[in-house]
Formats: sequence, structure tokens, C-alpha cells
Amino acid sequence: MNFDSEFAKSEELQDKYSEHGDGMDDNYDSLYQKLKLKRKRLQNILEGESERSFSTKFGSESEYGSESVSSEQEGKNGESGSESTDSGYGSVTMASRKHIKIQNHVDEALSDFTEDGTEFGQQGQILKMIQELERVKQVGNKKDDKLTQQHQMPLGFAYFGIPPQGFIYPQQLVDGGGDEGVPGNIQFPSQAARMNLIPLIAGSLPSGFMTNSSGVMTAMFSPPNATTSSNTSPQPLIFTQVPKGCLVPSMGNFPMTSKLMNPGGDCEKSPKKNHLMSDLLQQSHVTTQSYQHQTGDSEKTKLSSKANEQEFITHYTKGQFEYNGLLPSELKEMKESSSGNNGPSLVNGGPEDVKEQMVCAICKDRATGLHYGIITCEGCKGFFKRTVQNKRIYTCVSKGDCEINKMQRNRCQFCRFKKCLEMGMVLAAVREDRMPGGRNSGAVYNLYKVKYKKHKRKDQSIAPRVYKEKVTHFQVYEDQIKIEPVKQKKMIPLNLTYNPDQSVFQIQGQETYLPLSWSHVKNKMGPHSVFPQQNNLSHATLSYNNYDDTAYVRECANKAQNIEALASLSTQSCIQQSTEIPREMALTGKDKASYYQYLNSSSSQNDQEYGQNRSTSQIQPGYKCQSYTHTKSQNRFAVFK
Amino acid sequence: MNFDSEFAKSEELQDKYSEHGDGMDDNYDSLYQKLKLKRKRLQNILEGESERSFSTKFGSESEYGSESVSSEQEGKNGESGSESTDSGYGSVTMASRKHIKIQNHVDEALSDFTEDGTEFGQQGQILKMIQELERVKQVGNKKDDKLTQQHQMPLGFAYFGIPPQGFIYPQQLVDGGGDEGVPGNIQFPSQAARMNLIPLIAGSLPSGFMTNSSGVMTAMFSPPNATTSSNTSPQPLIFTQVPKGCLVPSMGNFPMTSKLMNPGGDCEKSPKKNHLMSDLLQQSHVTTQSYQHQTGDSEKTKLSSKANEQEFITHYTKGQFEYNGLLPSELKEMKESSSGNNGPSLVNGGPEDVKEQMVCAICKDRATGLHYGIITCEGCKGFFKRTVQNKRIYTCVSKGDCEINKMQRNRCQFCRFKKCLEMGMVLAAVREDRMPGGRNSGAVYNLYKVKYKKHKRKDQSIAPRVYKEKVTHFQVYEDQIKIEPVKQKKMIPLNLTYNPDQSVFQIQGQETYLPLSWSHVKNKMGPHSVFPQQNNLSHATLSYNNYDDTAYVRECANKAQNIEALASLSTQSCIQQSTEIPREMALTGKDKASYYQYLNSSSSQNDQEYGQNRSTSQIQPGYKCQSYTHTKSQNRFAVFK
DNA sequence: ATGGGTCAAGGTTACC
DNA sequence: GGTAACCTTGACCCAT
Ligand SMILES: [Zn+2]
Ligand SMILES: [Zn+2]
Ligand SMILES: [Zn+2]
Ligand SMILES: [Zn+2]
Repeated sequence: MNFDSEFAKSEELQDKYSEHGDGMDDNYDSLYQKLKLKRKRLQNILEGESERSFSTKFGSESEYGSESVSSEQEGKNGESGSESTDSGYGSVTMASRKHIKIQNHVDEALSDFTEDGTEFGQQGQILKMIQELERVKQVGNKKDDKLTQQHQMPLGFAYFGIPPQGFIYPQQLVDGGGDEGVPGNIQFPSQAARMNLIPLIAGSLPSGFMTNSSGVMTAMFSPPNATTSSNTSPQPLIFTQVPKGCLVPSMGNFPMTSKLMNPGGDCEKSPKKNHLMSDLLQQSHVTTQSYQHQTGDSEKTKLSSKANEQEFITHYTKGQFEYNGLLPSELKEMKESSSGNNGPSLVNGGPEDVKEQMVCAICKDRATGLHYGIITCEGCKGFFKRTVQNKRIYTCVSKGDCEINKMQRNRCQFCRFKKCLEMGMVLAAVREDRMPGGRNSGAVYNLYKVKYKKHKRKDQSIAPRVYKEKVTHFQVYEDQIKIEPVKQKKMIPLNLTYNPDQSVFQIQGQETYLPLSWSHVKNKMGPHSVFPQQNNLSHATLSYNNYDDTAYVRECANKAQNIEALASLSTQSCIQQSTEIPREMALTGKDKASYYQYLNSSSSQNDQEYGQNRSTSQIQPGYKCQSYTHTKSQNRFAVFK
Repeated sequence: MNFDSEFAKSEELQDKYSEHGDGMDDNYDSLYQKLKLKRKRLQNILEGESERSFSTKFGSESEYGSESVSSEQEGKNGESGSESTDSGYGSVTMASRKHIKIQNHVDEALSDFTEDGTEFGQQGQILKMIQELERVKQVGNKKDDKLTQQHQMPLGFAYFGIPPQGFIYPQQLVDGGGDEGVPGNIQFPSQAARMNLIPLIAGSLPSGFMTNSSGVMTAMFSPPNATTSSNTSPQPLIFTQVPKGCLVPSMGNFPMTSKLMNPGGDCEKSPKKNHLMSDLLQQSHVTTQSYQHQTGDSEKTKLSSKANEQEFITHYTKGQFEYNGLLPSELKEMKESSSGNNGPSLVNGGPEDVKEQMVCAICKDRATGLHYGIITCEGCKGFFKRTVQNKRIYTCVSKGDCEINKMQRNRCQFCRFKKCLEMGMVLAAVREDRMPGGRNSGAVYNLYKVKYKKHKRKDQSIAPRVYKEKVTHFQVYEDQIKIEPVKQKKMIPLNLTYNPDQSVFQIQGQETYLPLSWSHVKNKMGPHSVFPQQNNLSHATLSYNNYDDTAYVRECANKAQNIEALASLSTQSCIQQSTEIPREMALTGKDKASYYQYLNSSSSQNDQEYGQNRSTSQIQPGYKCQSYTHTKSQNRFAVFK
């Protein structure tokens, strides 16, 4: 069905203006028409067409790369004139932004049009200047006005293959450049940058990245069957040739129309709508104002002391991470301030419905539960799902720090998704097979900040509130003995902080240390992890997000799971007895066998990966070794201080 | 996104309209807009609106009937033009089907618009025509084009109150019609059909059934507080007025769009996807092909002779029913063909894990055990539970024979549930009291096809393959002595064919007949049973689906279960000894007591229901009577030829 | 061992 | 075409 429109557009391409056009004359209208056509074509290329054909191909499972690659799909770039957009950028409305973008396209098209350097009238001069400017950029003197440009450049990010938990900023990509000569604004990262920053699936190394005038950064890939022998310059094959793992840019709708109204859903509750509108008017002119709001006083000064709310929080957080959302009482205050009595209130007195309220960690809307790792609303849940499912790419027209709340969440997809990841939403939780229902795998579930726990907690004083302050949690799987079949896996949560004084990792609140080096842990952290520099902090907060690294997790569990703090944290602890083993110990029986097995497996399996930690198997001076009952037939060891 | 194409198609309206164009003239745009609005409204009525509003009410448990019934929610129907869709229905793609559907809607709108030629402004004309058409439909003329409609109409079924094990096809409902004039495709069953085919709970007789143009069949009920005195014509109260005892239509998610494509993002397991995709392409043009597949050669030709697999099957089937699921070897073949090596396979070789594999009898997913009578996966278990618990109604947009496998099981709820019932899931196993626990009541457990039995079976040659070929099975349950609590019940499968020469039912392959009349058996068959006409066949194949008629089942068991063929069919036959009893026999001991007890119970319980068979208790001439050990303390008798 | 319950995955679709 | 409110689904849990 969509092919119709596509074919209709292709007819416009037919009468595309001939570049050798001799009779290009003073006919102004035809020039205008052709410019329009060209702009439309560019827009199609940049935004719409490719994804459509891509999805079509994917559905019918034709292999990509065999089709004819239209050679006209080259990357284009604008961002030439900077003064017009620089002033008062923070307060422009969406409508004017759209205008700007279109203007960019027009400029771009104009530059294309005059590429061969013929002049005709004033317009030709302007165009020629633009052309010259671009040529200068291509040759590569990067002293222009980098500063302002860096100010203006929208951010973009991409991931490929197995998605990392993080972003790649254009700066990162540009910084590494240089080893591959790329003209102008087709920005190549260095090989090292590519390998480090972007986890790539095998065989799909991008040949380059491109940022168009809208700030949409896309990756270019050579077709799989391309020999790459004839042309040394990489064939920029955008979108229509993008392999499966790549992101797809957003098509339409953003940020074209400024939608102040919340779309979607069916809201029958008119008073709620009123509330939204009033809220909207407060924050109408966006960005800088909201930034100020962000840096203001914390809104948790009146953290309620009700046991009710504490229970509400610990129900989801279990005291293992910091919950930034609104508290029920705060939400109630907001509601009371907005609208008093509303519609059909059939509720029979509600003091207990307060504890049912949750707020989204992203936008502070009413949350509906735990989604992809954190407590979010339906909107942010769906947004995250669509983004990952469709491998969408977003850009921010501002500085990448737009405030995300309920009213503004639809203004910047980039910042919304950024906040999603920053707050801890797990990409791997979006299933690739789209099978509904059920539960995610343990590897994914292990990444969740919040876990649903049945209401059966004996109230144990876990992790006093102090520990919540700055420590994100670190989830560890219990090691699992190969006894077939494995009936059940247990999980042990583990809070870690880095102690810079002793350069070891410390179980929070314990005197026990994990003998892991900083660099080791840092290497094992997912790219999304907030991993500060080693020397300029007192306590590092770690979050482990690389879901696929089960070996490392297992190793950590081996080292840490006999610590008593963990025993109190796990519901069904596997620790049944522990025996302190002196450093010059005499192992006997199964302890000895297990010890050697442990050393053996540690060296054989993890050597190349965790080679630098191999020394930990040797029980460093100052550390103690303890054995504990792992299964009926095997003991395990842990090293601590 | 589909609305776009629909709106694009609305341009066809302009062309069509111009054909009729009498005086409807130059004001083209407003007319066009009105047509669009009307089409949209019709679509809302037909598909979405009523369901959604109903669901809200149902969820909040407001009493029905008191609300205002919006008078516009009348049944609509398209399906006027039959030629375009009739040819090659089995091979049209979904896309074209959708086109057909849309075309129907368009035609509908057009026909509404142009049916009467009066002129008084376009809008007034449209509205008046709608009113008129609805009035006509209510009054009732039913002569349209029934035949083609029957071809196109999707199937639907409904049950009410205590659900039967069977389906009601629209044909059955239409065939019996006549006593109530119903216009168009608002199909009323006859009173007889309703009473015979549909077990209804008291006080909730539906006033009729309605099928809209999408093939969604719904039941109409009068409100409980309606006196039915004023209007003799039934008040069609659709959905929003359906009492609780009725089935509830599927709300949302199904089956508006036919999803032929596997809606999958990208799978890492490309070979598996390949398999699925090829599988999909095979069955892409669904219905008739899959039906062919069903009736084609059995896929058990390579029934492995390994004792392993035989053991696997008999472990659950105990030879008492035919297991249609995949065999372990077949499953392994599928797996091998799909994906060889994936991720961290820590498994130490598994020849013994084969016996742990079970496949769902419904969708061939990995089964988790015995659920509601058969071996199913968790999904089918939950689906069945939800369906019965919520009394859901489903419809099939195809012909009611959609293939159900793991990837396609969520495409057609109707066919999934149909397969659930056909494979033998027991509705009554879903408890009304919602009491969890593994053991159902004896009456329910008695219906199970499979029972879990500890691993002690002697290997016995069961069920010669001949019997499986063309005879659908007829499940008969052993009579059950009232000893509390009932620990275990045995089942005896019974293959029956009707012998028209002698007008009796015959045990397949035996000379033994059951002295049951055709009409009697037919009356006792579930409405889904394929019950051919008495006179035009040589051998009828019967399937018994009306689970609630335990009395009849018990009687049949009494009559048939000592027959040797049955003894060979059942693995744990209840027949341990049999003694031929002459017609003028002298009963002694417990035989005598049991005989009288049998006669007594037979006359007292079943007289009014099975009066015509009471004579069988008297041992007709030409038949023999045999006693057999039923329990330790009771014998039973059976009559055969 | 097999019921029922849970709740985060999924999809659908009116609305903008 | 994106959004989000609403619904279905199913892996995992508990209960009996
Ligand atoms: Zn949110
Ligand atoms: Zn932003
Ligand atoms: Zn299944
Ligand atoms: Zn179907």
C-alpha cells in the first residue's frame, strides 16, 4: 500500500533536473520547482524512504545488498549559517524549528543545485558561495567556527549489533578521526574509537558515519557482497543498506509539529486534562528554564516519614537503590493544588489508595509498574519499546539536556531516550522475538534496578537508609554447579563501592573487600555505566549493565557470596556453613578438591578475560580465604580481607 | 498507519459516486467529507466502539441494563458484492483481503448513501438513509444473497452458561432459522436450534444473534429488568447489555488486523528465523492449505520404533488416546534444523534429556505438564484458563481452520480455543471457585485424556494402528463408584461407527453393536460433532464432545467396556475377568446384587432421558450379557451382540 | 503435580 | 506517523 506513494514519488525523480542542463536560464519558476523537487528527494532519502524499504525487505526476508544501490544517496550536510539560529534558540517554538529545518534543506538543495559552478543571477552567486564554503570544509581546515558549531551541533547516538547501554556522542566519533580521510562532515571515527565505543556485530563494521543538516547521524555500511576493491573511498550506503543491527532515524512527527497536547491514549477524565493544560502553561517556553529547574533545590526536602511511604518505596527498591520518583504524599499535594473535585468519584473513602500511587522515573507521570527495569508510565514504556524495536535514532536540537516531564516529554525524543537509559532502562529487556508474556531471562532480569518481590518479606532491616544514598546496586548471580538438571537459580544482590584508599572494592557496610582491580572492573562495566575517574573521588558508584557477561558475574559471586551481609539479603541463601581458612591452610577432603577445581576453572576459563585477576586466586597477603558449602558435594572459596 | 491507506482509498468513493451522480453535483468536497465521516462512524460501530465500552462496564461491575443504550449501535452488514471475493478465496493474500474488507465498507457506505433516490440536500439524505436502512433491517427481510454469504462468512461460535464442549457454527444457527424474521445478516437461530444446540443457563436466553460485516457474531440479550411486555420484537441489546453468564467478546488486540507477517524485529538466530519464515511462507495463504495439511498424510509415518519414544508417549497417554504431538526425535530434528550452536552452551551432552521433552498438544511449544486434561505449554494453559474464566467469545476472520503453532498461536483466538477443545481440554477443569490445587473433583478428573501416573507401566501392545486411521475417537469413561474420595479413574476409548444396514452403532472392527438409536446418539452429540445424515453414508464417524452428559457416557461405558477390543485398547483395563452370562442366567452373590443395582440405577436415573434405551437393561433377544469385575466389591454388566 | 495468580512483556488503535 | 491507554499473553510463583 505504501508502494503507491513511493512510486508516485519516483515519478518526480524522473524529471529531475539534468545537471548538464544547458538551457538553464532565467526561468525562475522552473528553477523553483526543481529546487522543491530536489529538497523533497533529499528529505525522502534522509528520513522516510529508506526505512520503509528496509522494513519491507526485512519482512520478506530478501537479503540486502543484492539490490541495486542507488548511487545518488550521498550524505549531505548543512550547518553552514550559524548566526541566524544562534540567537534566542532556547525559546523558539517547535513551529519555528521546523521552519529552520526546512530552511536547511532548502539551503542544502541549493548547494546541490549549483555544484557545477554555473552562474545565473544573484541566486547563483549565493549558491556559489555556499558551494565554496563546503568545498573548503571538505578539504579540511577545521578552524572555522568550531566553537559555535560545537555549541549548535545536535547530539546523536547510535548503536549496532548487541546494543550497549550508552550513547556515542558525535564528539567521540569526531575526536578519533583522522586515520581515514573523509571529506567534510562525513565523520569517521578512528578504528580504535569504533572498536571501543561501539560494540559491533561481526561482519558489519560501518564504513563511516554521516551527519546530515538536521543533525541525524547515520552509519554507513558497505553491502555484504561488495568487494570494496574498486573504490577505496567507502561507499556510503545509507539506510537502505544498513544492516539489521543499526538504528533507524525517526521519520516525521518530530520535531515538526509542536504538540503541546499529550497525544495517545484515550483520556476520558476531563479534569485530568485540565490539570495537564494548566501545568502546560506554566512550563511553556522550554529549555533553559527547565534547566534551571533541574539545578534548583532538591524536591525531596520534605521526605515524608510515614511508614506507609517507606513501605511503598522498599516494595520496589528493596533499599538497594535510590528512588528518585515522587512520593505518594507529594503526588497528592500536586493533585490537590491542581483540581479539587472531579467527575465520577465512586471511590469509597480512600486512605489506602495512596500507597498504590507510583510515579514515572522518567517523566513523573503516573506510573503503571515496573517496565524494562525501572518504574515508568505507560508512555515511557511504549516509547522505549518503540525506540528499541524499531532501532530508532534521535537527535536533540538543543544541548541534549532537555528536561523531561509529563508535559515536555514529547518534545525531544533524544533526551527522553537518554533519560530512559540513564535512569536504568534495559535495552535487552525489549525482546527481539516479540513473544509476549512471561518473564525475561535471568540475564536480563539481573540488570533491573527494581525487582518485583512478593509481599512476603519478613521485615528485615536491610541496608540502612544511609547506604541508599550513593550506591547503585550490583546484581550477582550465584554460581551454579553443573548438576543436571539445574532446578533453580538464586540471585544475590551485592552493593559495591570502590575504596580509593586501598584500591579495592568494598562490600557496602562491610569490612570485606573484593580483590578486583579498578581497571578490571571498569573493563567489565557496560558502556553505559557511570564510571568516574579513579583518582578524583572518594566513593565510586558502580552499575553493572553489560548483561551478557555472565562469566564475570559468576566470578564475582564466587568471591562474594559467603559474606554475611549477602546472606541476609538473599531470601534463600545458599550459604549453609562457612569455615575460615587460614592463609597457610591445610586443605583436606572435598575442601581441597574444590579449591583446586576453583583455581583450575578460574585459570582456564577466565584467564584471557580476567587474567589480571588471576592473582586473586593465589590469596594475596592481607586477605583471608573462607570456604563455604556450595552444594552437598562441593565447597567453594571466597577471599576477603 | 492503515488508516492512511483507507483514506487513500476513499478517493475511490469519488469515482463511484460520480456514476450515480444525478443532481449531487458540484459541491463535491462536502459530500466527500461526509462520506468519509460516515464510513468512519460505521467502522467504529462495527468493530471497535461497542466492545470497548462494554469492557469498561464489565470491568467495573456496574449493573447492566440501566444505562442508556445508544440507538445507533445497530448491526451493520456489508458483504453485498460477492463476485469479487468469491473466486480464489483461499489464495488471496492478507493484503488483498484487507482491501476486500475495506472495499466492503466502502460499498456499504455507498449503498447506504444511494439506496433511495430522494433528494433533500446530501446530508439529510445520508442520515435519512441510514435510519431507513436500520429500520428495514429491524423489520426484517432476509432474502439477500445467502449463498455467497455462507461462503464468505467467517466462523464464530458461542456458548452460554455451562459451556459445552463444542462449537456452534453460523450455518447451524442460520439453518434452523425461520421462526423469527431477521433481516440481512442478523441471524437468528430457530427456537429449536437454540434449545438443542446451545446449552443455556436459565434466565439468559439470547434474543438473537448478530453477525456484522466483519463476521463477528454476537449474541443479543434483553435486559434482565425488561418486562418484554411492551414490545414483542426483541430488543437488540448488544454487548453493553450482555449479562454476565454470557461469553464476552474479545476486546482489543484481536482480530482487527490480519497479521500474516511474523511481526518480528530482527532475530539473532537467523536460522531459526529462516525456519519460521519458511514455515510461514508455506502457510501464508492460509486456510484451505492448512486444512489440506490437516487431512493429508499423517506426519507420524516415521513413528520411531525406539522404546524411548514409545515410553515417552505411553508415559502420558497410557495408550488410551492418540497423541498427536511431536515426538522427541521430531522435535530434535526441528531444533537441529533451526539453530545449531547458540551462546554459552554449558550443557554436558544430553541423551537423557530427550525424555524430558514434552511438546504442547496445541501449539507444539515446550509443554510443562498436564493442564486441563492434556499436555500443554504454559501459554495454552493460561489461554484456556482465561477463556473459560472470563467466558470469552472469539471469532475467526478466516474459515476456522487456522493452523496453530507456536508462532501463529496468537493470531486467531477462535482457532486456538477450538483446537484446545478438540484436543480434549476440559472446560470444567477450570474451577469456578478459583481454588488452586492439583486435584480436581472426580467428575472433572474423569474427563482427562491423560493422567499422570508414576513410572510403573508394563509395556503392552496397545491400539493397533488400524484403528487410528479414519475413525475419530470416542471417549468413554468408566463408571465411577461413589467412594470418597475418588483417587483415580480410568478411561476407555471407544471407536464407533454407524452401521446403516442394521441401524446400530458398531465398535470399530468388531462384531459387537451398541443398541443405540441414531437419533439418540445424535441428540447426545455435542453441537460440534461431525454428524452426517443418516441415510447417505456407509460409515459415520462420530465424535463426542458434550462433556456434561456424564450419565450418557456412563451408560455407554456400561454397555461397552467389557468388549475385548476395548480391553486391547486400554492399557489399564478395568476388565480383569469376565464371565459370560446366559440370557436366562442365575445370578449369585455379588453378581446378583450388582445386577439389580445396575437395573435400579439405570431406571431411576436415566429413564426420562434415555427411556428408549431402557430396554437394553432387559437384555434384548440376540444380545448377550456379560459381567465383569468392576471393583473389588462390585461387578458390572454389559450387553453386546 | 497441577490448579490459580502475578505482572511485565507484547500488541492494538483512537487521537493528535 | 508517533503517542499512550487499554488489553492479551505467558514464565514463574505459590497453594493445595
Ligand atoms: Zn513516563
Ligand atoms: Zn533534547
Ligand atoms: Zn501451547
Ligand atoms: Zn482462525
